[in-house]
Amino acid sequence: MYMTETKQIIARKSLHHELVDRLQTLIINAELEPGTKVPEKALCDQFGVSRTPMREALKVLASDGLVRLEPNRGAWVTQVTEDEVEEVFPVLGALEALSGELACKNITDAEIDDVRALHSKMLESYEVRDLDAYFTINQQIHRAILHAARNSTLSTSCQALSMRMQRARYLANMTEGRWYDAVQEHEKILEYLAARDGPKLASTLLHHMDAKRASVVRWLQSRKTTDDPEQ
Amino acid sequence: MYMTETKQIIARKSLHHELVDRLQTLIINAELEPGTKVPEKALCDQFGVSRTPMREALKVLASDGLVRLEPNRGAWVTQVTEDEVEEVFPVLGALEALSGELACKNITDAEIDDVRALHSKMLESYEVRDLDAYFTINQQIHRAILHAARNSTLSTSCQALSMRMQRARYLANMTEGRWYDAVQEHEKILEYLAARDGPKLASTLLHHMDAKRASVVRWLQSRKTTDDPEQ
DNA sequence: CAATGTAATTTTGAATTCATAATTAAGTCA
DNA sequence: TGACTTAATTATGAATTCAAAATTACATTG
Repeated sequence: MYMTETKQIIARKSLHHELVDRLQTLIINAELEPGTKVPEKALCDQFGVSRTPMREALKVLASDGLVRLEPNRGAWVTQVTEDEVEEVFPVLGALEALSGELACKNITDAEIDDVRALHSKMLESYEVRDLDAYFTINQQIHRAILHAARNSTLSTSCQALSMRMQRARYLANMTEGRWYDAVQEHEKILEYLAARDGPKLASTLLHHMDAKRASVVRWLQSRKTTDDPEQ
Repeated sequence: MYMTETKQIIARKSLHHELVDRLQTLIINAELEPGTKVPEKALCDQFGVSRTPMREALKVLASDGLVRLEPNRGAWVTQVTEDEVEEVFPVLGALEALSGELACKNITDAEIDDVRALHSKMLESYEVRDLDAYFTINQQIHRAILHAARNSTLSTSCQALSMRMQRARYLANMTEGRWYDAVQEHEKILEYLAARDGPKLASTLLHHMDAKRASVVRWLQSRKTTDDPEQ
């Protein structure tokens, strides 16, 4: 009856875990706006759950830095501030650099082909300026490298930090120039990965992250001067 | 009535946050044994709280990897396995290396003096073979460097991972030889920090972590063959 | 007596309830 | 009117309750 495999799939995660995922998505897609209060009751209604699992989820998100809990005042969606960006990207850079080194040691030929395929798809998205698709595939590439590093602790840490930056990265519509540079960097990433050149891949990824940092910071600064400073 | 100041002190963080701290301590000190079930009810009784905040705390600890939640089966204290150690220390190494580089850029002369003082105290603990004190001061030094790095994201990440390794590190009673080497490494750490030589401090910290990793792994392996393999 | 099935008990996950703190609205008085 | 109180409302934190799942204890059968 082919039950052996389904067992794993059927065992659904608990409600609070499901909620953590859903809320993460809402926050990343900025459907819950940064700086605003998390509407606990409304979300409970929306998902049809009671406050208990919702509050459990909020506590987990708070420890991940996606929301901030103020005693007796509820949960607030954290802002992506310039200071935070300047903090998180260097850490992410160090971790991605490590992932590059480890990936070069452990990646299989088949996995390199997978990344190559993703890279081609990403180039296509770039050609037609489909930012949405570009971001998605970009993420898949980084995740594939992370997977090849064979270190789940590293993966978890990276993805938690990525998550915090993602909304900023997504919102920070890349300029034409930055986008071109990013594509060039990815060419090198693929090249060094295929050559299994750990040190060069590491330093390329480090530089890649630093360029992303600078790009996001520039966007935040332009926004600061342009936008009305409410909130 | 001098209430103004006590207010702050009395006004403790929320219950679940307090519980996260308490449970972390219990787990690090192995008062909650690795591999065993977290006795939810007993802990609620012990701390005089209901299950709600206790369960919130357990969810946070689970996302930090200190406990594992099994749906409908409760929370279990995670084991420090050899695989996990081989995973976590490289990540910790990369992060500490970064903290060293950043610390060299930002540390003040006064802070270097503080580290120097801690270092002396640590040497005294080593002379009299007071492992308990040695570990405590050792941690304070690493924390001081982290603080000098001026990156709270980095601090949080480092400390979360450190926490997971700490019980292993503490239990892994160092051999005389390893202890001597560790002290030598710390001499270098102080030297490069005082000289504000980022790259050298980074690579020393990286090596320091790798040596710790090897030491803990050796202990886990010896334990595996010595101990009865129950659980 | 081992193996399987069934009932009793305990534990878990989540909803509900309740006391308290914070916010908003209404009222008071200069 | 406008600042300051005070009352009403709402939201939060945590205890309690309740249904469902898992575990244990027990019984039955081969």
